[in-house]
Amino acid sequence: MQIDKQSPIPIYFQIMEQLKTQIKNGELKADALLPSEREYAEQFGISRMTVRQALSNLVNEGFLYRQKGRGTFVSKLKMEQPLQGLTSFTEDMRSRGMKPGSRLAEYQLIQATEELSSILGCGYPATLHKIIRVRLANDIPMAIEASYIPFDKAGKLDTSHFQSSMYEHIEAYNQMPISRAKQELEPGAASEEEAELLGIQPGAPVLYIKRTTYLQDGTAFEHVKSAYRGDRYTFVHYMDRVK
Amino acid sequence: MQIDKQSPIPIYFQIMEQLKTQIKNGELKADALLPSEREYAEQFGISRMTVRQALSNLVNEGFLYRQKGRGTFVSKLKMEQPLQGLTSFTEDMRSRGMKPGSRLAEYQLIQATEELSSILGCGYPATLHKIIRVRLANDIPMAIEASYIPFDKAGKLDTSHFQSSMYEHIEAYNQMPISRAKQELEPGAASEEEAELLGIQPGAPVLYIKRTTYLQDGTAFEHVKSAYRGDRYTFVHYMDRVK
DNA sequence: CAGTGGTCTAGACCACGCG
DNA sequence: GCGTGGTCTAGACCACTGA
Repeated sequence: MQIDKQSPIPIYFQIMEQLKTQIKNGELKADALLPSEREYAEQFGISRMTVRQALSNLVNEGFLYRQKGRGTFVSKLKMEQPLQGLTSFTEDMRSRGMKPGSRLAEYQLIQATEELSSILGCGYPATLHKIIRVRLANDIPMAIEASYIPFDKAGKLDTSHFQSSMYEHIEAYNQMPISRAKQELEPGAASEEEAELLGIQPGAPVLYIKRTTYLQDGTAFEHVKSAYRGDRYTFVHYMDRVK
Repeated sequence: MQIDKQSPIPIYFQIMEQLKTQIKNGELKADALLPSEREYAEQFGISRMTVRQALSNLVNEGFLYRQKGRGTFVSKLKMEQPLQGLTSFTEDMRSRGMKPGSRLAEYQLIQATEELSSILGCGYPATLHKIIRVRLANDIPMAIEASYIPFDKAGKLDTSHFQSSMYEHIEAYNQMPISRAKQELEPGAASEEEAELLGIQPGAPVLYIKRTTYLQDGTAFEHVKSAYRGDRYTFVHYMDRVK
């Protein structure tokens, strides 16, 4: 393990990456005691505070844990990479080893309803993109998705945007990263129309998911209502204790 | 706003608490520009690094956001306090303004099945507590819950534990905080037995939730399988982008 | 240009765990 | 008593923003 002090990449970041790699490789085993912060500092010829910045971030991300007076240890992170954390449908399916796809069912510009403008915190009336897509996994319908995006958060959209990463476009357009989303999940039974689009029996279990996604300043930029088929989809996520 | 340098409470923590209060009160409005880190440091007569520790934590928790070269701002956290973050059924219901309750349906010590010992990462064979409860909200059945807890993570349990906070007991018994949980959610249709216990029609929508909860060192200490009635329960959560 | 956050230094004292 | 992480200091240079 070594660092490059001349590199433009911050030192604490170099340390984080190397430790993460060693943990995933198994070079650093669960419950292993790491060298102390002072040892790392001396070994790399850097300040202890810089070492702490690296280790603290890894503690926050769940790779390490600390015990006062004892030391810093490696967590058993049996649970596979929490690479979740606000993913798009595309990313979600890829992480499940499936080929994501999409079929545009409807696109138009609409005036926000009162409900939508309240959820999105945009003016009323406001113009929204309305995008309805059938989402595919390995070419089989997995979900129906209706997205509403304020025009002033995305600008003009065309079919090319619906294929590529919408989230990257949004981040670039607003010059601000996406920070978090609120989701509501509810079980239901497929309506005639949903059953038709999803290729399942009417009345079969479906999972309704409503999502509102926010930029770093707390502004909402999309609201999505979707229906996932229950026979093929399980929603998986991780939660942290307190804050 | 002021701090007490003599207090045993860390300075960065005092600053965090006061800023959070001001944000919740509305004294600090959304998008407001905070004083710079150097101003705070001078005002309080402390080091800039200490101010940074306070502000960085608040950024991680979503109260503030920073922009290079511009300053630190208050987030619009319209979405009510993400006081979720790994809650027990009891905490969950209280936050929804409902009176939580519980009816013990079954309790025994069992030998771990292969599936459970693999999920829990405990030896095989191992002794587990098996606890089945009907969970009530305002005295109406809301969910059926089957918990499996390794004996060596909880010691002996009796009915008093089933009433009070199990999580506090676990944290004390293991001398280590709970850190996170993995959950899997799936829609379904109520079986005859589930319908009976929940007081709904067979075939009505239910939400199946499987949870595995971990201590800070990454050890699993409980696995819970539950079935929530779909007509009264919506699962709400927040997700952060990347890591 | 001056001001901001991002990174980093080389120290310091404390409370805690353990032998 | 000694080593650990937790907190804190008083500086420093950088890249970035905006006037």
